[in-house]
Amino acid sequence: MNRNIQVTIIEDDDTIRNGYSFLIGNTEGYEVVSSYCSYESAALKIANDKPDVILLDIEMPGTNGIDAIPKLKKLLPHVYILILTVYESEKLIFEALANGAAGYLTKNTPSAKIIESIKEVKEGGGPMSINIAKMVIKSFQKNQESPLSKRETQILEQVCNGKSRSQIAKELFIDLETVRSHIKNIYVKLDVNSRADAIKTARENKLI
Amino acid sequence: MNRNIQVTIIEDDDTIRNGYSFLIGNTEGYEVVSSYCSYESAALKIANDKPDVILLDIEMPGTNGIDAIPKLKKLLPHVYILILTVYESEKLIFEALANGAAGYLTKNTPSAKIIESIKEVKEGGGPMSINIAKMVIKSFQKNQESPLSKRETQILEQVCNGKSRSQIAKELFIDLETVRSHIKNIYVKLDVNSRADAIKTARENKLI
DNA sequence: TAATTAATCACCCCATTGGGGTGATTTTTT
DNA sequence: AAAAAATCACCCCAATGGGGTGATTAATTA
Repeated sequence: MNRNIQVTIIEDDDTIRNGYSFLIGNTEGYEVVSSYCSYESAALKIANDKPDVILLDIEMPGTNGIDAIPKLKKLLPHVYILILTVYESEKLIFEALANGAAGYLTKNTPSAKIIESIKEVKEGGGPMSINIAKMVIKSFQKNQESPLSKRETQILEQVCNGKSRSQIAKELFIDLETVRSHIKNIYVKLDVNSRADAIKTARENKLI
Repeated sequence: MNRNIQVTIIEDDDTIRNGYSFLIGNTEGYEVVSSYCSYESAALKIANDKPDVILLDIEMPGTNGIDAIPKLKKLLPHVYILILTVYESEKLIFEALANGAAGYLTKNTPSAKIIESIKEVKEGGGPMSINIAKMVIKSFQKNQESPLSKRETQILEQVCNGKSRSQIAKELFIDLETVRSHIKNIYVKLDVNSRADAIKTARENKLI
């Protein structure tokens, strides 16, 4: 039979931490093995708690949640970390995910969804709040009204891959001079005059 | 008061299409305004149907779902497109999202989740199946055991941004020769000997 | 404490590149 | 018929990139 999902909570606000603790502790199949108010206090003992899932806040005194992720992963390589925070800034979300968070929920998330998400991460899923999912999906989307032509976009992509003019020419079966010409036109359209700036503008406007 | 959510289905399999049509048509607050078995047949009339949401399959005769997305968006700039498919390949998912899909569900998704997701996209959300969310989140995650040092990673990031050695040197307040040296070490560690290959390897191994 | 690893800087060489001009021809799309 | 996209050409020249070899000083780990 399945044993309870072991959960640790790291959250500096007492009220919130106790709230989650109560919610999870009183749900069939779940168990709160420990809860801490900071990364520092958790670091000392969490290796013994051996939780399956950590609910982690971002804003905390001492080490913040983002920086705590890799450290916690080092202490518990197989743990799943679920971020539970009020922050919805793109930067924080992507940093958290890049650092190894398995999911990202905002604090307005209904209890049922939190409980479900804990189970979901434990099973290898990647739960997100609706608004987070929206931002994440948006981050993939290309700008639909690019000023660049198809060929120019194609070449800009290669530039972003670090290819030299001659490498691009070979790959697209066109002359070196043609690549040159396209890049010049790209520069004019994007109002830049270097590869680095072209790449930056391309990324900012999601042209690639 | 709210009017029904107007849905169009584009799906080549008759059974599946009729199934969705029945499911959605019989749900309070939802309405199937039209359903087509291909992009081509939809293209002729969909502008008049004015759906809020399109459920779109990927594998279809003629124009496939991925390529249909931008075309549909051109016909109906404000429509939300929800991909509903059996495919779970990373490439397809990211292409679909890049092309402007608002959400991505796999066909094993329970009816209730499909219904909920239609509402969610209409409200600007980005619904995903659990397995898709997992892949999407994974795509953000950096490799935790990179062979590169912190400084090297930092420099590789700049290289990926198209910066020249001297630009990197300026930004990091170090000598040009130091940048050179770091890049040489990066090349050795990644077993490459050009910027383009370094970037490729870095991306493939999620070192950046 | 000893041994690595990381981070910093230096100078050799030289073919290639990148960016700035200016201009032209041929498809494709509108 | 007009406009936009894609192709190629040749001028100039400083800067860049990659290969070698080697050294000094932290910082980290064994």
